[in-house]
Amino acid sequence: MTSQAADEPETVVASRRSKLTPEREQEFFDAVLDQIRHCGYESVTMEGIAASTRCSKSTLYRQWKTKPQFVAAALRASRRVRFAGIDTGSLTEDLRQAARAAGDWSGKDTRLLQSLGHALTDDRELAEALREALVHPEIAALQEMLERGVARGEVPAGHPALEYVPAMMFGVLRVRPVLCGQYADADYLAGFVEAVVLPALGLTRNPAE
Amino acid sequence: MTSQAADEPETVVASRRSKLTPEREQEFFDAVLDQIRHCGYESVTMEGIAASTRCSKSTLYRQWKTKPQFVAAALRASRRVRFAGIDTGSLTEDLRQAARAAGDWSGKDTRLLQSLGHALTDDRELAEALREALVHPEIAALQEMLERGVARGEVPAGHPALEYVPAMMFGVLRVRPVLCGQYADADYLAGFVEAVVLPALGLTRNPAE
DNA sequence: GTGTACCGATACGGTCGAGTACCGGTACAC
DNA sequence: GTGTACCGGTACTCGACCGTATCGGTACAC
Repeated sequence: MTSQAADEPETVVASRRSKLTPEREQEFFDAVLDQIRHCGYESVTMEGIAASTRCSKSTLYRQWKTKPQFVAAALRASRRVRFAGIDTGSLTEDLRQAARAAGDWSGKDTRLLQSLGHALTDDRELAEALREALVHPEIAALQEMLERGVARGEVPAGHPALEYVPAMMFGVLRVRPVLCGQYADADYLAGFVEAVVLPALGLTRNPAE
Repeated sequence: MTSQAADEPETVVASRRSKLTPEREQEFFDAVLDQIRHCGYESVTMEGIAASTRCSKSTLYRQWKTKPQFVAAALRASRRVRFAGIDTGSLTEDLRQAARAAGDWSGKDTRLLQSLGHALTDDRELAEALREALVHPEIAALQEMLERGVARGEVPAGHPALEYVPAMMFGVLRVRPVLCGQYADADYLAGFVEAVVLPALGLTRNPAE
């Protein structure tokens, strides 16, 4: 559980247990996530990561016990909420900006999600790390956005479409590659928000036209 | 390309090149798709398939050159349009029935799609077979359904939400496991159609209430 | 200088699975 | 009966990759 990078109480400021700097560690993480995106989880090898980062397999295994634990650590370290800062004061505009933001990283994260596909059901810890790193934070940010809109009275509380907004946003993002072989971009998502999400929430000025 | 099962002109009616009956072949296909659903594409082995169907590896390799070609053949053979027969005369009702139907096989097919995740980008032929078998037929059926609705005047032609209907139906189906760890069922999808799809298409009687 | 603790490199053991080769058995044609 | 062509079983080769062990080099503490 608390395997690495935990700030232990007896460590002095200028001394590290591992000689790997945090930046170096991040290089490993970036490398493994990149390779997963390109070749899939199963095709990624510890040897390949070591080679591409010019470290040695021993170094990797000294820090992390196994491959899934290593990948899980990489996922946790890459945790970032993509549209956390969006708060324009209008739900409509928030959703539009969220679509733009999502379109920008959809290529990277959707691919990661896709490539980890089966590993989700395979390794418990990995699945949890993935959800914690990529899924929950975004869902939570989106839900806060919606709640603010409800609080401002833009959408009635308990509106039936509310609970489906996260699912459809991420759903559309995620199936696009399967449907037409290309990742959803910002324009596509923006169009989706205009044509579906806003109308479903009753947020359009001219509902018919 | 034209590797097997092509009806060659010189074959007589009552004679088969392979002694495997079509039923036997289908057993192989069912077995491999089942195993993929349970353990993922990479974890499925030709040896495992041979064992579980009580045939021999040689038999499999006599019919199909490689593992991905075998899986692709299985996908093509399992091609079936799930909601082809839906045509109630009302788009609203068609979509409701489609949701029910989709909920019923979502467990099986979504799982298959998920488990094949990476193989999509890995093997060209496999990706094509998957799209041909599971994706395109359903999309086409859904689009015909929509076109009938447009022809009947239930939805104006060129309605902006039209093009997103397939993506959101399959998208919601597909992300549900990632979001909450369980597959979407018929009830969930039915609720989605009521709360989002119909309103977005302007098909609700009481838009506000 | 000496000890310690980590890094990088390499080599190794062990497992697993794809695909091949070979063998005996058998159904069917003639 | 004889030939042919396929089936099932098994043994095998070959490569990939996980994870371990070992060794030399080096930065740093004291």
